[in-house]
Amino acid sequence: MKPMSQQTEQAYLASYNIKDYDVCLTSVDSVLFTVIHGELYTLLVRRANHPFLGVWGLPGGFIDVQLDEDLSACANRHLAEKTGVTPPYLEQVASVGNKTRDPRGWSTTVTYYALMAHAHCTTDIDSVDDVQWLPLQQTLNMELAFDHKQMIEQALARLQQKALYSLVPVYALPETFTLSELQQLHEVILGKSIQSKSFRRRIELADVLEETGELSQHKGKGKPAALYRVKEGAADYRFMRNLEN
Amino acid sequence: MKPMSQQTEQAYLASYNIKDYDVCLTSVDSVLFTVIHGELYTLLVRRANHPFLGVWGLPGGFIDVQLDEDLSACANRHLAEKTGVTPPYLEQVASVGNKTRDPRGWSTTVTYYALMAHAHCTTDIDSVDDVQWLPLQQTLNMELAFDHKQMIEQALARLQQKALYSLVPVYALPETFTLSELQQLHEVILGKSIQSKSFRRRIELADVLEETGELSQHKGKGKPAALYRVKEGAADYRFMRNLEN
DNA sequence: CATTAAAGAGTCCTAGAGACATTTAATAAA
DNA sequence: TTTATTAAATGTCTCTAGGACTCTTTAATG
Repeated sequence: MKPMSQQTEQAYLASYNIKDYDVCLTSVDSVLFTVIHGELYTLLVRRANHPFLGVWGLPGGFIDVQLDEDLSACANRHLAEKTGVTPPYLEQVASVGNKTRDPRGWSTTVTYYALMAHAHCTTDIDSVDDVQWLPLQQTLNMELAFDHKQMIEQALARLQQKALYSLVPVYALPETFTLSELQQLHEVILGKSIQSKSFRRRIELADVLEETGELSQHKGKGKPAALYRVKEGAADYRFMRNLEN
Repeated sequence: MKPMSQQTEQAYLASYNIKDYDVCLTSVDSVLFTVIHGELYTLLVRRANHPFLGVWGLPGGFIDVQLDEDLSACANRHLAEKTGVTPPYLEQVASVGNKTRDPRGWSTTVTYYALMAHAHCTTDIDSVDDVQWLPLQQTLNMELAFDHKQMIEQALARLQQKALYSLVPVYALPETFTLSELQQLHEVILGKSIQSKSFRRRIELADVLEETGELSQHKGKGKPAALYRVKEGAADYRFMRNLEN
């Protein structure tokens, strides 16, 4: 074989075979968040294969070089397999790759986090026993496959940042929701309370929500709340100031 | 071969061979920024191999499963090969992976950006002709290998965000520098001018720089500027408010 | 009809950025 | 020696938007 630099590109590509090289494993894993009864939940999957057979871990897996067009498509494919739907918000968090995270060898995983309304997929999940919504705090105290716990923590940290300067968390709510529900969600994500006046002020300024005109189905005392839905561009809106840390 | 779920994990791992699977290419590429005469430069490398033989691209390459401990080590290895030093700041930007970006097949690359003082490596680079510092604006108008131009744009966008709410850009300066130099650098990154009073106020509040006691070697008119160096933790400091966009 | 609870608006305070003027310390020209 | 010039560094006022707290509105409940 001639040195590469003297081959034509065509000849090089024709003779190129990835299996001549020591390559590493590459996978995509997602942390899917939702809110159920005012608490954050993540979707976990019980592993059906070695390694970590039977252990709970994140939905995800290897890239299928036939099926997957790109990384986000790979994330969505694995999520749709487990939930039956494609979540309305998906964002790449980071990639982790090293020698030791997978016993099979050098492995890289690209982590995404996704948000969706719980109602959208509840029926698909209740019928199987290897996919489960678990409260975030509980997942952080379980033993999880690989380094998936760190990945959840990383995704949560990212979501917390977003909750300070954006309305991205809104994608964890159903299509229509009240401002109080949205504020509660931010509070749960941040683990602290927020001044509701401040919260409403900045939402009004941002102009990324619109009133549906409907009122919430109030099942208690108190004034019924107005229902809102997100406008286009809510995911991209960024406040100039963070909420206080 | 028995179904995996009935094997022991040991047996599974013993029989596992990555070459039985269709895997994808995985590489790490870095956008190394520095500032020369008040302008942003990036380090480019002329490719010695197919594909894109002879075309300029980012320093980086495949993960070496023997040499590299993890992704950042891989980034640093490739950067050190080209510059002779390990840059003082390295941050992961994002990963891009799809079917089409590499003619050899499904390929994923993890992008980092790095900052360093130009002075630290200038001698190593001037002696070779396949590694070069180029003005950022020029690199954005060149044809580059793969999707490296988009990766530079992504890295720049990240650096611009950092310039709005952190002092990370300081790592592109030499060990000691003046506040005016730092402000100029932020202005070049953001492509707009900054109120120097605002800039200095927030730096004082942040408390991440310390005066060296020295004065800059003023070679013109004007009051000589005090020299500063970064304290520990400068990379992590985050202002509550962004500079105006 | 009074009570209660939640939604949501009003108001003042404050931190910190923007704008712009002023002072300081050096060099160069008169 | 004095005076202009230039860049660094500071003073100070304004303005924006979040924090804290109060007050009002609205509907369910007894």
